[in-house]
Parts: sequence; C-alpha cells; structure tokens
Amino acid sequence: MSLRAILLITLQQEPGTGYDILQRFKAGLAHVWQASHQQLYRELDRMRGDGLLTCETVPQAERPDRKVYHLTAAGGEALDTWLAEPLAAGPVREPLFAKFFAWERWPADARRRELGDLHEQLTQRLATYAAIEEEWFAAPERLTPAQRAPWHTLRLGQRLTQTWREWIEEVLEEGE
Amino acid sequence: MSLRAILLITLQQEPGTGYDILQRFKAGLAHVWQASHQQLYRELDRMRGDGLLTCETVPQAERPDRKVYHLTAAGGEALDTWLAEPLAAGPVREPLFAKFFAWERWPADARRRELGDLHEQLTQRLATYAAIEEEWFAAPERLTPAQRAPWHTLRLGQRLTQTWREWIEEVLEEGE
DNA sequence: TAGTGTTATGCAACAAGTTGCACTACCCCC
DNA sequence: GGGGGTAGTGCAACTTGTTGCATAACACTA
Repeated sequence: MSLRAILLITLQQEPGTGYDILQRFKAGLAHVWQASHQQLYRELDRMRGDGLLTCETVPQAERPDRKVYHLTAAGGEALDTWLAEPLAAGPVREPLFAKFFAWERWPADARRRELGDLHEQLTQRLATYAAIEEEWFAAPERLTPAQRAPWHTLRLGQRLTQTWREWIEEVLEEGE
Repeated sequence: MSLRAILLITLQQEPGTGYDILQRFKAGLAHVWQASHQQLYRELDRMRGDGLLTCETVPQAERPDRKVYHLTAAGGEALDTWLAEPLAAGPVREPLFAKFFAWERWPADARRRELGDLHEQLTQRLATYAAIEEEWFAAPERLTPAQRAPWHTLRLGQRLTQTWREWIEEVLEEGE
C-alpha cells in the first residue's frame, strides 16, 4: 500500500510520468522512497485501472510517448484516507547486526572492509542530503510550514546517518 | 536471502525448533530481525530441502512433535560465504516521511495522534532494549569480544531510537 | 564507428513477505 | 464453562519487490 501512497503524493504535488517520478525519487525524495522503474510503471498502470489516476499520452518526435499521470478525485480521497490512518510499525530487519552475532566466524578483514565501505556510503549519503538541503531548503526560517515539513524529514535522515557513521567509527576503533 | 542467513546464525549458536527461533526473535534479537511463524516454518523446511539443515523429530506427550533443526556442514559453509561477502544496501522506505510531503492535506489532529503514538512505541522499545541489556549484557567490560559484538548492535539500536524520539518531540513542539 | 549514458516504455518469471485459516491441548482466570 | 494465553505445527492465496530481458533513438566521446 505504501508505494501507492507515495505515488499519490508525488502526483498530487505535480502530475508526471513514471520516468519523472523516478527522477524525483533520486533527487529530493532520496531519503524517503526508492523503487525500480519496473515497479513504478506496473503500479501506475494498476492505479489507473483502479480509477485513482488518469493518463494522458503525449506523443514525442522520434521518442517513445510520454504517459503523463494525474490524480483523479478518487485518487485524492484515497490519499486523504491514507493520511488519516496511522501507519503500522514496520518489521525490524538489520542483516548487518546479524553478522555481529556470528562474530567468531566473521573474518576480521571482511569485517573491516565491509564496515569501511559502509562508512564511505554513509558519508556519500550525507553529501547527497547536504546537496538536497542546499537546493530545496536554503534559508529554513523563511519557509512556510508546508515547505518546512519535508525539511524536518531531511534533518532526521541526516541525524540517523550520522548516528550510524559514528557507531561504525567506534566499532572499527575498538577492533583496532 | 537474509532470512536464511539469520536462521543459519541462530541455529549455529544453538539448534532449535521454529517456535524456539520465534522466541529468540522476540527476546534478544528484537532489534535485529522479526518474522512471522508461518514464514519461519516454510523457510526452515526449504532449507532442509536444500541440505542446509537436518531435522530431528522429538515426539511429545499430548502435544505436536517438536522438530529440532541443526546446521549441516553445507549450512556452515553457506553461512561463511554469506559472512564473507558484503551486504548490499537496502532501499530507503520511510512512509512516515511521505506524510510530511503532504503536510497541507494531513489533518493536524491525525498528525498529533500519530506522532504521539509513535513516541510511545519508541519509548516502549527503549524499555525492551534496556531489559535485553540488563539480561544479556550486564558488566560489558567483562564480556569477551564475541559477546561484546552483539552488545554494540544493541547500543546502536538504542541510539537510533533515541534520535527518532527526540526528533518527534521537536516536531510536536513546533506544531505549536 | 563503437561504446556509454539519457530519455522513455514495458513484460515475465521469480523471490520474499503477509494474511487468513486450521488443528491439538494444556493452563489460568473470571 | 468460556475466553485468553502458551506451546507447537502448517497450508493456501495473495501482495509486494527483484531480476532479467526487450525495444527505440538521440547525444557524446574515445
């Protein structure tokens, strides 16, 4: 259900094609949702079938047609329903933690490499977040509440990533 | 693949039944992995079919038989392979964040209720973690490295939960 | 001129996870 | 005497997400 909800939100902000949405996932929504293009196209078609979206085909010279999706009234209602009901807590799944429970079988070099790589990925992620912040949320004191809300999510994304990164540093240090 | 790996790790520590593993998920592994009993039974049977586990049926008076699973040599190898190769980063999926991107359609009372409930859940989770810490990791300075490793994961779980909780407090406070 | 990246769409098969249901039998509490 | 919790197993149907493959055409660069 959640993917549907994300699509309703992004299309409510602005109509677009599957490809457009994919770009938004990579840009300003990088800390919120990720999905493959296959999944998007399939879900958009199903939502159209369920009457939540309408589709307008825009022909292009020498390129595949763009299929621009818009919310319908039913789509707006579905979104409001989803917003009103609280989310169920997702299951905890941390495969990396599991490796720590097999410490003695986990070779030290593999461990250092894995944690080192992850540290690098997190650093890169923080750079991405910083870029998003600069592009969309410069001067946070002048934002409207509706613009300020997404900024909060970015801030939490940053803090969680930093927490992870600090922890990795501590673990690597202890393993000397 | 990850569920298989978790099962290999828990059964390598100590053989057990599907039901036993479920109890471990609820107790010391609460911050690592969660799965339904249906999923466990099905996966254990498949792993037996693939030669990673053997199964010893222990009859009980007036109760269904206990099926105690053990690692095979092939299971141990599969575990070592999994430990040696780095994990792929999982996709980001934060449905709660999505709601912040539809701030104006999200009713203020629903928002306060949802964030309040989540705050309570996180508080409860911290209590669970504290209980685990007390039961398994009292006197961390006297732990062996292999015992210390799982303790680290618990500490990160605590810090991440705290980070979330503080953020919710800030958001609620700002919402007047 | 061949390879890589971007724009643009999608099907089919598979793997993983969820939901609903079913059976047995004890214990405890109201 | 009925309802809920614990111990113990599992099937079947469904939803969700992944992987592999396919098509078409432009732009850039080595």
